[in-house]
Amino acid sequence: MTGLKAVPKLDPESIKSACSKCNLRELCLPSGLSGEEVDQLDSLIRVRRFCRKGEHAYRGGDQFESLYAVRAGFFKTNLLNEDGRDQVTGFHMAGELMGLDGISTDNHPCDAIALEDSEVCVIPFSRLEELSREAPALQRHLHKIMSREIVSDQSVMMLLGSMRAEERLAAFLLNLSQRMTARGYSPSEFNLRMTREEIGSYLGLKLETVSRVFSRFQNDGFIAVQQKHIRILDIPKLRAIIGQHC
Amino acid sequence: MTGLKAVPKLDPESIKSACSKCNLRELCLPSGLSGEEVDQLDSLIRVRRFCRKGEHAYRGGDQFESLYAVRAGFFKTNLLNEDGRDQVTGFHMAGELMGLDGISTDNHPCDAIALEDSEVCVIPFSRLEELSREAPALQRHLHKIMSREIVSDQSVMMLLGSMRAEERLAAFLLNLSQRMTARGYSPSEFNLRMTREEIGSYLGLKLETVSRVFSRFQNDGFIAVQQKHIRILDIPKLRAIIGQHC
DNA sequence: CGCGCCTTTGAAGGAGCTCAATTTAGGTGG
DNA sequence: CCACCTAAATTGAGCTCCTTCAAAGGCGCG
Repeated sequence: MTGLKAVPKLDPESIKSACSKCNLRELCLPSGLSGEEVDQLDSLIRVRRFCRKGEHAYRGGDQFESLYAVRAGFFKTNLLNEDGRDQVTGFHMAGELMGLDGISTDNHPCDAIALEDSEVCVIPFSRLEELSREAPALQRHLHKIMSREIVSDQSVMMLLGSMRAEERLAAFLLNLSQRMTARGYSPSEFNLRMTREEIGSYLGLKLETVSRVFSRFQNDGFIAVQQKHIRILDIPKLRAIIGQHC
Repeated sequence: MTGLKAVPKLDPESIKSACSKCNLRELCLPSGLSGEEVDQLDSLIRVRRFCRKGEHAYRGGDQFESLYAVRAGFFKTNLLNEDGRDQVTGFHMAGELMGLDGISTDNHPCDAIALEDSEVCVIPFSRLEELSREAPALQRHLHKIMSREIVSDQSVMMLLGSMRAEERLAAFLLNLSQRMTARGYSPSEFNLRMTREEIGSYLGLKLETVSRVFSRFQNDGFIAVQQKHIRILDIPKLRAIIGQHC
């Protein structure tokens, strides 16, 4: 396992992040806000932080103070249960917000670990709350983002509760593909940033099963896999796999 | 399946609900608010609605306008996927809030169905947002409730992704027991309001498996089951089941 | 170039599912 | 109040899909 070596707390580097100029603003917190409201956000998000591959944006148990928007790179969040169980709860790409699960207990329940060299915008939550008291559009948007997280967790529950291995992998690939598209990347060709084990953990499967299903998909001509490099050759067929649960 | 007959929209009965006098206020939205803030909530929650067993508090696809606090009774929420899949996403008892997943799309993604004769407080969401702009404590509390929902969905993901059938059932019973306790009921003796099939749907198991595991627990002396009536005889042993995933 | 980690693939085993039959409980109408 | 009817629950037997255990191959990095 990478990322287990002690990571020194980096002094957060004070760089103006300028949501107003960020090309992710349509995917991130500012989406749907007026120019003025985005300016207010700018004033709030003053700190960006780099995380090299394997480093943490935050750790389970850390006091909750901020949300973290992925500005570049790729993260996983890892839930550590009291009984030693350990599961990937999500993968997060540029424009996505991490840390909402920390609000309820004032502690982060999970680790956020960079799967490649990455950068996050640090968003002090109490200042975000302040601002959203004054800007109803921002308030509503924040609520939508939290609600979207609930919805997406529930659809993972559905996946874990009722899908077979092939369906899970198909849904996973289609989800990734769709998120890549939203970011202007190719929907059909990309590099996986995570290992088979991490995919398996997220999908409730063993790494061998993930590997086998990938091979099966490749034999069937749905995808072309070469280690971490994936090309999706037949999106409709992948969709059909999910639909055909007799 | 019960609850499939057409349910006429009940005219919401206008009853002052008075959070300030509700004995669930420590579990529900008002928890942690000052007297004055609770009064403000009172002014907002003017409508209660009765749902007889099988009736809906809201339906998947309905426009999102309000949150629903369970005032009495017991609900399940049921997610209906586009591909005909269908899964119970949660069970909700008195004092718990339903409908947060509707904020993101302005439509409820799931059905909320009463599993016994029940009553809900209808909380107009835009008025709740208004009020929470003026009352920081309420704002923070709302955020905590939403975050708690995220955390609890994630712990279901963990359950579905990494636990075996016995562990899932043990966790399920302990969770129910703990919620009963918080409401002043016996932690060890209660009636299940849902069927084996609904439990199975929630836990990603088939109803036969649920039944078999209950029988096994009974043979082992951990619980006493008689249809829907459950007595938990050995809470530590149930806890141990979850811990012992070799 | 060698080492470690990740991935692939095979074979055997097991947990939970499917199919099926029986029992029990709860609601309804005579 | 009892008989009936339907929905829910229990239990068994065989099967399937995924896991476990094991070994070999490939890629990247020092």
